[in-house]
Amino acid sequence: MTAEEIAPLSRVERRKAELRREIIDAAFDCFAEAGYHATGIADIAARLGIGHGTFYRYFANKRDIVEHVITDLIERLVATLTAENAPDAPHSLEEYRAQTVRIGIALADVFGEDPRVPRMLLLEAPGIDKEMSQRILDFYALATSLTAAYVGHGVQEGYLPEDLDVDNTARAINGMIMSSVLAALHDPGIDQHKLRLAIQRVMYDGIAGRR
Amino acid sequence: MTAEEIAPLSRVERRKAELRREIIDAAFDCFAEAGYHATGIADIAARLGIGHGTFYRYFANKRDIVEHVITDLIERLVATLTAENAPDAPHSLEEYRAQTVRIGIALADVFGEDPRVPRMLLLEAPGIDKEMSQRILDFYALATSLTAAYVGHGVQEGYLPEDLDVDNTARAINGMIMSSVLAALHDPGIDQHKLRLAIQRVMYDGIAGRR
Amino acid sequence: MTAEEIAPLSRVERRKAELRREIIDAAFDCFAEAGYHATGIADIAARLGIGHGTFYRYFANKRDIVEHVITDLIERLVATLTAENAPDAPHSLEEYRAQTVRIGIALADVFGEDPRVPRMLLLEAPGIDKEMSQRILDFYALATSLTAAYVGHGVQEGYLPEDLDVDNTARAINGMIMSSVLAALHDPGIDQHKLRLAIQRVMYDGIAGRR
Amino acid sequence: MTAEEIAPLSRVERRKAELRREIIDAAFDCFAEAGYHATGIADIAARLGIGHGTFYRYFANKRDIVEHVITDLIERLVATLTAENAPDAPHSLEEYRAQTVRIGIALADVFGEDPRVPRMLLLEAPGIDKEMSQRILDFYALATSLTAAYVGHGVQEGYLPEDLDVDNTARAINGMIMSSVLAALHDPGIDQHKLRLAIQRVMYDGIAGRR
DNA sequence: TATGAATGAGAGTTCATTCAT
DNA sequence: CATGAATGAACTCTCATTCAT
Repeated sequence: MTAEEIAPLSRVERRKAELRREIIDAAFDCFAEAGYHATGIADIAARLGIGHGTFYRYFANKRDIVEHVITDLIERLVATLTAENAPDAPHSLEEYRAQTVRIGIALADVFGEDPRVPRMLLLEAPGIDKEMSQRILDFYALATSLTAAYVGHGVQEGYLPEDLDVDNTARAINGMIMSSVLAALHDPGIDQHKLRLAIQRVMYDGIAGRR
Repeated sequence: MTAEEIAPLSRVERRKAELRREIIDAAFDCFAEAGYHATGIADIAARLGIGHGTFYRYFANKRDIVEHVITDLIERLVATLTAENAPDAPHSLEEYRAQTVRIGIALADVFGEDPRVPRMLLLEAPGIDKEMSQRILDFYALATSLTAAYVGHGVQEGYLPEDLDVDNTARAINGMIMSSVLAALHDPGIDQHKLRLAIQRVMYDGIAGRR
Repeated sequence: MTAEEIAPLSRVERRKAELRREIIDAAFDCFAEAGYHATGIADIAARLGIGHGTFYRYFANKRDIVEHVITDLIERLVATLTAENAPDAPHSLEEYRAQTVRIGIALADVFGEDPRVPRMLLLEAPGIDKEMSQRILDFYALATSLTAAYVGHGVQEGYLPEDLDVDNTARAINGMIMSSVLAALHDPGIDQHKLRLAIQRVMYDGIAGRR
Repeated sequence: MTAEEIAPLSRVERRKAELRREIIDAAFDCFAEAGYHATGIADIAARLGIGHGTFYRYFANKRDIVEHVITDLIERLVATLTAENAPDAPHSLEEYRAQTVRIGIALADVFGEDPRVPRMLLLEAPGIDKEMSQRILDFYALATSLTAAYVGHGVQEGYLPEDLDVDNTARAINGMIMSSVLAALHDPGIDQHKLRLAIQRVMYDGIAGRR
């Protein structure tokens, strides 16, 4: 744990880490655009202009790279969901509402900026193999627990009903978000703002409430 | 629409239709259990004890059979969603609510009885290729329009607010249902009843409402 | 065990068995001529004018075919060594000598007729991998035990000294035979008859014996 | 043959020669243990802790190194066979016998001390390629001529029969030695002394002689 | 001089599809 | 009409060799 260990990487090491990063990105591009099974290692290498043997210096095999692509995606998403949005920050329903709006916008940014992200995660990844589909289901579960932390906090603080079914309510909320993501995939021109408003309304008033 | 077309099928024709049916079912079994790409035509044929050359007398190629498997699934689901649940049946919020409960139970039956159905539709199919993932997105859109018909009817009848964003609210509702299906895939032992109650509560009261 | 089970193979079955045989032979040709590692599955298939995918309908992989090639060779050799030469046939040193001459000639036939046989067995096979080299060593051991049966019989019958080290003498005899095989590989024009006479002389008189 | 050529090597040159030697030894280790084809250049380099690019500064390619490994082995064996055992030394059958015993023991030392030596020479090398298998056969022939020199000397001195087939007798003798080497490879615990005695007995008395 | 990153020829293997029987 | 033998395109992965640093 000396300073040396944190010393800046050598030029060669930097180049290696950089290429590794580029391969992950190129693989993501290929998988998201053509699909995992339709993509050959040669396609990934060609996109970078490197020999396909080089690929195997950085990743053990095709399964390995997609693992990294997905891990990368999930980490970015989880970072987005948790960054500057601690579950225990809000202390009133209004603050809570404001936070859910912020999170919704952040999510829409991640998913909406590059539609290949949700395409990869929701459409492509689960069909790769049993293990990967389990990983995606686990990711759903993780998202549920993140959302449940927010909901649970609201119950503890008293601005959400104490008899609320925290976990399942979290599932319902996440389902609405996922639905909006899929809607955007199906119809990229959809009005995301209206979509978000509708979800907020169901969340806070129910379909029959207000007015 | 001549008399001939409705004429009873000959014994041979019946046998052919029957085998066609069996091949679709066997293919569904294989695809749902092992995955589309991991399943070979030989696997499907072997499951039926027929030669794999025979397969090609009934379906043009591997892509063709999965097309039929999915079409079949979607038709069954749409039938469940529409059967005895006309959007214009309910005339009060109470009747509407009762109907959503009925539909929810029916859906849970279809999806819950055989987890391979949602597995195939939500996890396996979208990763097959671009065209198929589009079909699945189209199916989501269709489900949205079905739900939107119910919601829209409620608005017209007056028991739902007239300023409700019908389509997006439908998307939110469907998202909650999808989420419950995925939750069941991740954790088969989950309490479906509690899940349904939580969704109903969000739907009708919002997360902060009632008590 | 009815007559039916022994019933002649159908035309298709015969053709399959025949092709299987041809693949083994072609593989033997390739391996013996070019070497195991220098031979590709495509080479074997090309030699038969079949698609290389066809190869895999008959053998699991490259290792599998060489296994069969070697098994085949060894079986043929063992058959030669044991056919019409029961170890307990001779009852005097003269009969015994006559029998060793017969066996020697038979061996020379098998090995000499097609030099690819010893080339495959002695030069090519041991270098394939550890398992195969063990198989070849096991074959040497088997040959030792076959020869030892002859020598042991001679001791029991009394025409060989009772204090003879049966196993090691058998090893010595086999070594001389192997040496003559290698000599023929190195110099195909070598006088096999003279070679056999010299071995017989060492066997029965020692290098210093008889005049 | 100028003074310069015999001049002591510089420190750098000595280091180079040393590393060259180490590479040969490491290659021998790898080839003998894992087999020629299963060994990569990287394995050899790794064993020495050098970069595998460095290998190519000392040897032209993979084939080149194995060539040197084998040359090295053969030279060591020939040195053993000829050292202090001039074919013209013995002048009676007893002296001759004593010498063959000495040579046998020396050979057993070389082969027995490190079983990788015979493994490399007899099992691994011939399967590398045509040229190498020819080299091994040539080595057998060389060994034959070495042994034949002894036998021939015995004939000339008169203590071996004048009508002895010198070359083929030499082949027979070498075959018995090779057999004992293979026996030790198959069964490392074998009693080498008994084996040597049995070979001596066949050599000098024949299988039927003495007692 | 030593290094190891990059390379791509080439190998084994799979499997959807065809078609003669 | 049913069959499964035959096929070869296509893919993943290895590793000897080169060469810029």
